[in-house]
Amino acid sequence: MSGKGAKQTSALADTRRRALLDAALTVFSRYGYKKTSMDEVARSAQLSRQGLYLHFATKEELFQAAVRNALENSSGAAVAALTSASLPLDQRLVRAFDEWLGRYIGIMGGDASDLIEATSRLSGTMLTQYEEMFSDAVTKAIRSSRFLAASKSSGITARQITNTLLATARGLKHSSKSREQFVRGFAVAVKLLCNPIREHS
Amino acid sequence: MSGKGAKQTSALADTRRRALLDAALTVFSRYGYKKTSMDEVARSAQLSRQGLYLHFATKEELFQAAVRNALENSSGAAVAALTSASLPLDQRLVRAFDEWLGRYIGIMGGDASDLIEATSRLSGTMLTQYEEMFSDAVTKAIRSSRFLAASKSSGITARQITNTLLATARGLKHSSKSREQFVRGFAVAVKLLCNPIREHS
DNA sequence: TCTTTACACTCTAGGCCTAATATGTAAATA
DNA sequence: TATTTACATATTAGGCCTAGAGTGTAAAGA
Repeated sequence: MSGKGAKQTSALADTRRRALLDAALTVFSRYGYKKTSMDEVARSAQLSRQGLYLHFATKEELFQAAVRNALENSSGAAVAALTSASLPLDQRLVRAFDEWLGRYIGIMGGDASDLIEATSRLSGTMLTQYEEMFSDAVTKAIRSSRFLAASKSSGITARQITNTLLATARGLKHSSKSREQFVRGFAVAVKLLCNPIREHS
Repeated sequence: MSGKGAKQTSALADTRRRALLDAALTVFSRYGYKKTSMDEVARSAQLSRQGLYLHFATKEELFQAAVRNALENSSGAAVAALTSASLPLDQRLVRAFDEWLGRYIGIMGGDASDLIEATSRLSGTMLTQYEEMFSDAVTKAIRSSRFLAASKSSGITARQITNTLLATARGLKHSSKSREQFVRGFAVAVKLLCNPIREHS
């Protein structure tokens, strides 16, 4: 049983569900919550409107599931990137933040406030929870590397480094027009922060 | 002659003008451009509405002058902080970014889009020009210090460091609830970036 | 001369209504 | 069983109008 509800879900249905949620997220991101119609989402997913209602009883439920799906995808890919031990820390960090934030650059239409309002109303603390999960994973990755040792003399904690990276990534997300630009900018930031390692190794 | 127009302006009138512009900026920031009335600005500056019209012919002119005044104050204080040679680079950077961005934390009301629209419509490229000026000053300050030498082996330019600092500051501005929190967070960021100096000095 | 009071003009805010669109449900179909 | 067509309800968009507030100008006062 791969689903999470009481309803039996096949692997195929699960795949379809994810495709619907991905399509929904795209449409919601582009037009905002209110201006997005179920019909638009259905069309975008090659489906009739009522076929969509078979999967999600209400628009609110669809939105909530789409947000959860996106957060699950992002945080999953980000944590996976962070814990792939074969790569050096700086590359893992760049990939993780790209999955967490970079992938959402340039897909959002003008009405950001509507999306924010809907998210905070319908998804409650979900966003915060995933943020903390991601934040913890980054902190852990930093602690597990030799990176921290170099900064220890300055009295800077791994958590502080994480917060700085988060702030930099958020700032870059706003000023970057493309995902590639974001990655390039963040790679520079990580390189700067990782200098102590290389200098001491 | 301290003014910039053809009209003769005394030092006193200039001081008054600045007080008006400061008051205007506060009101505009809190309520946005459209929702702000000339009456509100005048009251906030202890003045009648028509007294205000003697100084600024239209609301648009007032807004433009207020934005210019704010940018002038911020960039002036920031550049002054950057070039006060007595302090180490990290402290100068923290003060400069605090003047440039930190001072505007928490003074803005909910309608940011209105302010952004008005600024880009009425102030044209003014904001970009001051941003470049500040950016250049930061880059210059970094170049003039021993900071860059430590990073030279990594192939990172002073301009890239500046961009990283700018991104971090913008991200912190969004996530910080108070100016003090912003300064603390940015101090950590600068400390991290300045580690190479201390390690090598 | 600088500031305030008084006045015409403009514009936005809100109520109301209609048309249209969107949501959610039930029956029909492959 | 999974999907589509048909339908009732709810919500929103736009037009129109009035009331009120806001802008900019001209005359009066300190």
